[in-house]
Amino acid sequence: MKIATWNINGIKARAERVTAWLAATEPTALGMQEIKSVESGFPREPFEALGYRAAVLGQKGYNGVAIVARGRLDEIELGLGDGDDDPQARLAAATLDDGVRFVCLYAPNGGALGSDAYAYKLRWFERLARYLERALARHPLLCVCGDYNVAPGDRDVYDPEAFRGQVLCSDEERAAYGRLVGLGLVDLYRQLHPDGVAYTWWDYRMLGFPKNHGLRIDHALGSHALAARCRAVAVDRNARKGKSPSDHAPLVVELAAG
DNA sequence: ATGGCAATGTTTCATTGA
Repeated sequence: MKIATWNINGIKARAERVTAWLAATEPTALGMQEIKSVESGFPREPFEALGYRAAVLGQKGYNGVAIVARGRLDEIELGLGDGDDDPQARLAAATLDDGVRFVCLYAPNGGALGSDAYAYKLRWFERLARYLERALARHPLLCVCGDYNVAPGDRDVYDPEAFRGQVLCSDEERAAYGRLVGLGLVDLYRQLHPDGVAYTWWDYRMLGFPKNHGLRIDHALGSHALAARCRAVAVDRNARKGKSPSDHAPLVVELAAG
């Protein structure tokens, strides 16, 4: 089974491109980030026409996540559910076929170091860590996918010296990401490609994509039991090409049957 | 072929992204 994650940068602008990609790729599930729409604005029909149902946590204009899946889409959970009255829509989870628990997340960008947005980002990662502790205890086959807005290592950055200490690459952000891994999660791409370079985001400006000036900030983490089933992980760079792409490319995970 | 910001709402500019 294939599971994918993709920051689509606006469902209104990207619905046609995303549904065409689904029809061609046929994953069991896709987690989308930055739908930038309220739930009622999510175009369910073109997804349903392809056999996908949707779980949507929307927000007007910003953020917003959705999971679309064929087969099971059960035990839907929207938000971190920790009692915080955070209005930002950044996480959805559901149980898929084979009992795979799928978490779709959009971590905060963080703005500039030292800003309120940066403090919020670090707090959000701590809340996420507590959420994932609970999820790991309940779901042996956990797959946590999304836009983490952290490049974990220098090999995940096209110009490590230029980005050193900057947002997405700072020591604090990398430590926050490392604490998630420390809970018992495996970076599924890195597991299979220890020295690989597979960026998931390229700046729209300054010929970012043609020059491959990218960052690996979208990740698929898995519990150890899920990681043992992982057969392939790849970035679909073709989805970044052509007319009006998202600035992110999808990450596709292939799992062996249970 | 992969091309020099883009999406959305607050809308003819501001905000946010990374």
